[in-house]
Amino acid sequence: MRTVDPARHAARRAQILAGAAEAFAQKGYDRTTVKDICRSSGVGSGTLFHYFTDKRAIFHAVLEADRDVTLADLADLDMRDPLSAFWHVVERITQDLRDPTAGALTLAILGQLTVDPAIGEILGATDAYAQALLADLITRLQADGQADPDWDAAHAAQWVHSVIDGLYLRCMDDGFDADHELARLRLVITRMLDLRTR
Amino acid sequence: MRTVDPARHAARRAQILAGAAEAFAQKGYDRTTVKDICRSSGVGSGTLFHYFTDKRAIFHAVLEADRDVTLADLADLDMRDPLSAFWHVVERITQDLRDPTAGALTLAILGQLTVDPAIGEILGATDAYAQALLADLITRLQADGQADPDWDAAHAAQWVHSVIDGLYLRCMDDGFDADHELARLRLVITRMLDLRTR
DNA sequence: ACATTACTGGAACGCTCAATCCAGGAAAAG
DNA sequence: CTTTTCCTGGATTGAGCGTTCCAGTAATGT
Repeated sequence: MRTVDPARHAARRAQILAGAAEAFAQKGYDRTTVKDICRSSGVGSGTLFHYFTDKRAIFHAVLEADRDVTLADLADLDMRDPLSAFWHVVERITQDLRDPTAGALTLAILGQLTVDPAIGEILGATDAYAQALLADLITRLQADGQADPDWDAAHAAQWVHSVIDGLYLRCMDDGFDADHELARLRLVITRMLDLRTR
Repeated sequence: MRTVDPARHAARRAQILAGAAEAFAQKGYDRTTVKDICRSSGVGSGTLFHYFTDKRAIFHAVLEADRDVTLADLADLDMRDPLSAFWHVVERITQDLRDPTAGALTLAILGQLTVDPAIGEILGATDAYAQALLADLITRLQADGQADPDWDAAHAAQWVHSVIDGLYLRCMDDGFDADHELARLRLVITRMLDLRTR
């Protein structure tokens, strides 16, 4: 009898997912072939379908891996000071802007979102959590007189997200300077919500 | 000898493009089949390939048609008052947010943008023009003391675009209220650029 | 050492799709 | 009315794709 080595299994899986993420980022979901994924992850198609049921499952697994790490990051945040917590959440959400492939992957995801409802559910988990976090923090900032009280907090959180999404669309442009644009983002959000230290 | 009737030709072409736009908006570029386009425009594939060389050419033609009408709209704008002209440009760019299929089409375009450079060139024409227009208007507003002078005008124009793009990503969400969000957009831009009537 | 079973890459299959082909119909010109 | 060319829809084709199959290999337990 031979047992499966979980570490070995997980490593192979991760190897495939890393290659797949790169491939999907380059061409988008539809245009990356299974052959592409095999090439960029260095395995044969037999191996690939030994670890995943089909191409969609690979894509989902890529998203789920990202979701898990993001959720874990957001979960252990110091929430005591609302203003610094707010900026930490923003920082976390915008982190991928510094990675050129991440932006391209975002686009690939968006393209599939309209045709594959399962993707919406995977992303929904992270989005809903981050949104709720932001809304809560904005409410606290408003109560402290550190943010414009006229915004509905949930709506304001949505707008923060929306502005960030706009940046994600631009992050693959030539000459996109992530650090510079992130600094501008802070200014834009500060003015949008009329944030101020008390 | 038989001559070709230009009006007849143009009408057929437009009919196909209208159907194609609808089809592409529903499923994105890759997932809409030529058969889909035939069905939604009511022609056979023979007809289709009589008017267009291939599927890509149809997509390009859809974009070009939109570009032409947008450019024409922007060209005859009253530029005398910079502030009202500025809002007119914004209004024009955001016009499609009220049309649910337009948002979906935008997504389809974005998905292809990374793999088909020709699309970038078609969109670039409109974008560059609108961008230049906005940058010019912002410069004039700054000179008049009606906008934050610390922004680089071109950069500010880019951010206006970026925020609007973020909105385009949200416009297909359930419960998206275009009029309400457009009102918010005006507030956000006003604060972002610190716009004020003198 | 041996048996068992997980793992592996690549050949093969079946299906879908973009694009071509074709044969009949319609519209202009003489 | 005839001729010529355009126009048309659907059958057909050929390529490319996701997936399965298979034969060989390597790792584990006894």
